[in-house]
Amino acid sequence: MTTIETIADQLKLLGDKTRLNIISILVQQEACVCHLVEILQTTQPNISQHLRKLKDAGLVKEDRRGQWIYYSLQIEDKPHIQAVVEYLPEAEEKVKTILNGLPCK
Amino acid sequence: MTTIETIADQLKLLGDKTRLNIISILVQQEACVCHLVEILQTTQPNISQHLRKLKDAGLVKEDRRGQWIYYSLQIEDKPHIQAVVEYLPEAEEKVKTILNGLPCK
DNA sequence: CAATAATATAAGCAAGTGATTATATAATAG
DNA sequence: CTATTATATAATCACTTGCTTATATTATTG
Repeated sequence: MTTIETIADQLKLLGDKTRLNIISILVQQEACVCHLVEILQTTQPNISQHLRKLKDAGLVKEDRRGQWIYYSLQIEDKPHIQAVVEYLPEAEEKVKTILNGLPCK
Repeated sequence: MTTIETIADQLKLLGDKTRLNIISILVQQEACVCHLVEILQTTQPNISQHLRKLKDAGLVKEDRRGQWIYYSLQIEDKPHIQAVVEYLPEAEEKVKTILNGLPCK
């Protein structure tokens, strides 16, 4: 069973613009830290720390591929999160452009 | 249009156990402050202040009836909030018992 | 091995948050 | 008008949060 308190804790994670942006990007496709830094125009540690919170809560999973760690959503078992995600505005074109470019440098 | 930032701000409001509990109660039926204090076992100013935040964000509306102010949800125009609400665990029996009792003292 | 790139972790700090206590306002009852 | 009940507001405080800067770790390349 999922308690109100657990749900509140997960929603609290979505209640931050940086994390919600990360999620709106990961809805489209997986991405690694350097991509997210580019798209969201912030620092690498900032993104890393937000990703850690999302990972600790089980909302994202990571997949290391050599030097890069790709993050993706893991919300199949979280209907109240899925419900929110459905109504997020689409992440912009910029996302695809950057994501389709070469890994980072 | 609703921006990611606006949605994040609304989700932030749901990301607190007291407020999410309030919402889960108001899904069932309207309630006044004294009811919520009873059900959630906290202080009157605490409930009042959470209700104010919810009201400022347009998530609840108030309806004064004499001495009492009844609060109810106002989320018809907020699909991402509705989506969350659908997946909240039902508020307990206790709620109905107290809500069906006489107004507060 | 050394240099570089991607990511993680740690420390510090300013700003925000949730709760409590005390007080004010508003409506009703007598 | 006075007392009481319901609610709101204000002040305070411990705690949390998001971001930055600095440093560590891990993998790749030559």
